[in-house]
Amino acid sequence: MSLKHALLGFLRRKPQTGYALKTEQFDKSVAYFWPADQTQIYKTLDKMVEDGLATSKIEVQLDRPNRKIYSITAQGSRELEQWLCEPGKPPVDRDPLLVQLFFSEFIDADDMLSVLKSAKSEYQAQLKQLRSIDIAPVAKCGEGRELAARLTLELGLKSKQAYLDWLDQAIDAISSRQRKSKKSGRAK
Amino acid sequence: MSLKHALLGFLRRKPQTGYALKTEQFDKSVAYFWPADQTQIYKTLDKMVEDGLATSKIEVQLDRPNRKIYSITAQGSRELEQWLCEPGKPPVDRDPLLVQLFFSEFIDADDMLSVLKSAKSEYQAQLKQLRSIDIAPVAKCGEGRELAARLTLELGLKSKQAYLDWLDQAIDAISSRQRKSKKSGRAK
DNA sequence: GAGAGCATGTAAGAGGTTACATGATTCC
DNA sequence: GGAATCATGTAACCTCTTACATGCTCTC
Repeated sequence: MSLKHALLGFLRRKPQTGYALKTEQFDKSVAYFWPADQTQIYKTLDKMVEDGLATSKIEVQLDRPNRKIYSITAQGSRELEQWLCEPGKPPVDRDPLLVQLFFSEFIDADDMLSVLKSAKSEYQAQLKQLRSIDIAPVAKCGEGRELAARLTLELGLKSKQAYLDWLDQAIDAISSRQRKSKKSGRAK
Repeated sequence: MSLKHALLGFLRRKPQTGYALKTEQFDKSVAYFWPADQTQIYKTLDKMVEDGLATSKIEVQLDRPNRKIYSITAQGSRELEQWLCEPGKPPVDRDPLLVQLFFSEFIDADDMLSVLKSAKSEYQAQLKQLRSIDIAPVAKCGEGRELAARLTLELGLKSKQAYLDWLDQAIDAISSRQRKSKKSGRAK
């Protein structure tokens, strides 16, 4: 239930609407490690009010749709702080590409290679996008909040890079094996 | 829908029961990148039969519970092969630890550090377990199937290692910042 | 006698995604 | 005139997890 806690975190910084949480907070800062759907944000906020972790106040606007401003409650703050201190299990991440590779015996090496290459360009694009995020390097970070944000980015960079390195290794291994089998088999 | 495709892959290798798929296949080979729940395996197999991707035959056993042996159909094979060739988007992986770090401004640095250290020992344990898996290194792999299995393992090793490196970086950065602020602030 | 192995299943829920709806205003 | 912004929501669906049930056999 980390969406709930991320919402609590943002609300702890300042009271906001669901819309602002989506467009100004999630999409602009944590999207690369915790993307959040609009529908789900609204649903979760509702539930949080129900559970006493937040309150909402309707602000009437004349030229625009009314909005609900959510604030964190004392109980919400306690819940957040407690969760932040809780150690947890690493998430499992299921990667369809690995399933494809694992069963690549059933397709041509060329087909597998092109799937891997397509993944490579995807990851390259994602890495590029992460690199374009502008946060000072770890050594030059100001307050703790900036350092924390930088460190989360740092993991993104490292893990995309590791994935790309691996893709190269896989592409190499499969294409060199393919060359060998072409030589030993009858010429095609 | 990779569970479906993983099941098709295993059934393509040989007809099997749901129980065997769970205990002999998933738990023993792909668990570290695609763990699968027993309940979900049975449900998915049902659906696959409904969709014409597999068939099941009941084998009556006297001293043990009867079993259903699933086989892949021609349509299932086509579906598998087609999926294997399809490029896909990298999965999003949501990591609660990053959310905790991102909002660590609301807790003591010591608490954050102990969460990170606990994650470190978790990842170390997982890495150790991956290292204990016995598949020949890439250069010495025999058939394509073995190479593919090795490569999936290779990614596991690399990404756990990258995560551990990052954890060290984060622990360093936060504890050195903490030392600094202790010096500049009043002694505690 | 207790527990593990074999083998299949039901029921309920958590978390996330997709598609769609509303209705005013502002910008090109 | 058409698209984007603001702002909230409903309904249906998919994937995965948790808890529980059954009942026989074999081993300690």
